Amino acid sequence: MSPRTKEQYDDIRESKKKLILDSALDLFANQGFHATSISSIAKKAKISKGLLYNYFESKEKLLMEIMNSGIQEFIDYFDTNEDGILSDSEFKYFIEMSLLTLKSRTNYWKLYFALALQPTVFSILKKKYRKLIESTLAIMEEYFKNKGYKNPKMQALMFGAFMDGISLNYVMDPENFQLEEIKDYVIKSYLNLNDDEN
Amino acid sequence: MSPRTKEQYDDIRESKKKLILDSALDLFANQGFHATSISSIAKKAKISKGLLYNYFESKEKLLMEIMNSGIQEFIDYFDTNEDGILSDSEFKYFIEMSLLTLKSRTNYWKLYFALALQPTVFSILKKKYRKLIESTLAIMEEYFKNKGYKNPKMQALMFGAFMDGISLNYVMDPENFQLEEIKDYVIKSYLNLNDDEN
Amino acid sequence: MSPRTKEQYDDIRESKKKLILDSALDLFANQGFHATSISSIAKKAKISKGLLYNYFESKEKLLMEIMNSGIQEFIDYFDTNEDGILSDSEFKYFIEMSLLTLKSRTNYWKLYFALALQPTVFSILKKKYRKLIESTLAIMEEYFKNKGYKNPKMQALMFGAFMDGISLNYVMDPENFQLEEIKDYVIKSYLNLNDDEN
Amino acid sequence: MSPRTKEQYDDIRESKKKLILDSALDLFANQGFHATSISSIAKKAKISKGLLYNYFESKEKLLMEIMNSGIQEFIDYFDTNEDGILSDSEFKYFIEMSLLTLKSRTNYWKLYFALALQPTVFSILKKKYRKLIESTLAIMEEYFKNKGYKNPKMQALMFGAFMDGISLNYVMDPENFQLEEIKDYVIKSYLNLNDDEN
DNA sequence: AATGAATGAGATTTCATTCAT
DNA sequence: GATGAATGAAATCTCATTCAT
Repeated sequence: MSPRTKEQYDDIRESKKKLILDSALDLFANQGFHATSISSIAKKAKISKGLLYNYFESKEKLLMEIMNSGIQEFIDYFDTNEDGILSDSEFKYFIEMSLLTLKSRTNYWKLYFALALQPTVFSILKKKYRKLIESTLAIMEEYFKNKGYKNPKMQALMFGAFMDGISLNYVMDPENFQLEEIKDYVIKSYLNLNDDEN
Repeated sequence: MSPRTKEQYDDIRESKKKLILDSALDLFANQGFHATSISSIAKKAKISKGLLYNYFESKEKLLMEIMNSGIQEFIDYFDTNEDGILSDSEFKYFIEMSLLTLKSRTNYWKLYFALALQPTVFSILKKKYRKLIESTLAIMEEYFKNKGYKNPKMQALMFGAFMDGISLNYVMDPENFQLEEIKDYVIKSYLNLNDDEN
Repeated sequence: MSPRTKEQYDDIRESKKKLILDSALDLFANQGFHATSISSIAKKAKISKGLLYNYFESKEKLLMEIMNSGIQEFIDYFDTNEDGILSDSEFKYFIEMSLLTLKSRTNYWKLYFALALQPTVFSILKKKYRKLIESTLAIMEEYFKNKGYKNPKMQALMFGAFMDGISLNYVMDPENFQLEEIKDYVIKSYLNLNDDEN
Repeated sequence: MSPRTKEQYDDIRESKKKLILDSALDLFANQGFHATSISSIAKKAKISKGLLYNYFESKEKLLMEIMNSGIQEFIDYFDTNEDGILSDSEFKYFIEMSLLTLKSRTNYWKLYFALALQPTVFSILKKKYRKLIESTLAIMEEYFKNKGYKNPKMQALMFGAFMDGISLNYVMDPENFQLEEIKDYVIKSYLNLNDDEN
């Protein structure tokens, strides 16, 4: 057989890297970053400890890559509204996508909340998230303002808190927290309010 | 000279124990349980490492005492509604006290959320909290039912999620999250509802 | 470069493990289990403390492996008499081998006696040894019975005590306790009894 | 009430000291010297740790006092034969007393054997014991010589080993090792010898 | 004489990281 | 690219001893 091409090698590298990222995310999310050892990640990914360091230069860097790739995915989802103005259907889409990503990337969000609670660990990531959160809040504020709310800033803040609370409850016990039903509840609560339940 | 009396020893023990519990809570809450070393707790409490083990038999037991004393305090606050029926003013009182304890015991709640996200650590505490959460949810459900909501169970769940979200946002950044204003918003949202809309 | 083969790794592990076992046995036997630190074992084996835990999960498990491998060796030696009947030459062989193993595995027997004196530590090992001791005593009893002794059970017990006493004296001071001479004495005492006299 | 007299104080001191010695002996014998903590001794003696240091300046010194008082008792028992010549009845008495002290001071002998196996700990005590052992062996040798044995030195050594073996077996499992019967066996073996054989 | 809080040295153990192969 | 033996720093925990009262 002929030796592998550059592309094949890259494919292997890429898929192995993903394997490590996924293994680490699962463990970090469910046991905590500090309680997860490099050994256990390597074991879960069925590779040697040494190889892991071939892909990530430290445990912290590994965490950073996990978090960065996660936030990027999130940004990509919501990148559509670059004008900063939210229509009702875009607002609905935002809610739907938020709850969808919660379901498809539960471990990521679990880890996100755990890290967000620990300033020491989080400080490095904070900048990136803060920007995202602030811009999201601003868009929401604008949305509520256009809807005629008296205090759109507070309204946006509380909407954010509400979504966070739902997210938190979901990641803490995904089995017993029915997202479908909740999605309907949230959309109904926010979109049909002034229509009098349509 | 004669030795200290039993009372004197009890006083020493009690105050030193509290000192350790407070130091540990602060560090656990802000750095995470696993990221906090016994050394750092001892340093913060200005005692030797050895002495800590005179008061707590292990780091885990220390954590358990912190969490147990915290939950007890919470239970004591809300023990008033033993009939299980909430009047409007009691509901208001519940909201007020919840946000008050959030302010006075921020570190405790910060630690609570961090632990709740890690099944491995939390499993031991889970039983106690589950009971509390379930009974609170049941009372809320009854309250919303009496208010004439169509889906009181969902309403209670969402109220819980909302309060969790507020709590989470507050403990993550107490300085920039104005609880007073939020308290008014929450009370208004829930208690004036039937005036404006269902 | 390619990694070592499985065989190479196995070789490394086996020889390093033996090195640690030997170092530990020497120290445990001569200073006592509790008085021997992991540090001193590592130093003697010229490895780091950490590596020791790559081979044995705890100090206690290390002790167990030492004791288990020792008893296995002993069982292997005396496994020949599975029919449970001892001829004179087999009895002689038993004595010879007992004293031989005493010489070749002095530290093991030293440690054995020290542990046997401490119920707390010994309890885990007890089961294995008890079985061995009881079956040996039973074979001896049968042997003495066939020799026509009035109280073969007591005779076997006393023979056992005698051998223990010799072993104890030898391990306590191997230099000044001449096993060769003693071997002749024991064999003569037990095997020539009814030939020479009475 | 009048203050206690000097004698009363001395009595109290003496009995408390004995209490500590007994507690320590029990623990040292059954768990080992290093595995026994000062705390556990104090707890067993129902005194405070501090008070223990009022009586013994260190854990090692406490051990020394235990061993010294034990050996003294032993010397006192066998002090009768100062001429160095043993009659048959004195030899019999020696056996009887040895087994008696084994029964009444089991823990002491248990500890003695455990220590004797550990040169590091034993070296300090060794001198005293060596003298006793050597003089006893010499007397025995003389006894066997007078009895007409060809190799009285070896005979004495083997008698010593035999007694050690019995002692060892007894202290390891006092319940299941019937000293009375054994005493008869030993006395019969050694004192009736010249009737039957040799 | 008596207490037990307090210390500090040292024990066992863990684990991120390196390195020879 | 891949292995896992090896290290060393730091973590948790223990305990003989001291000391203020």
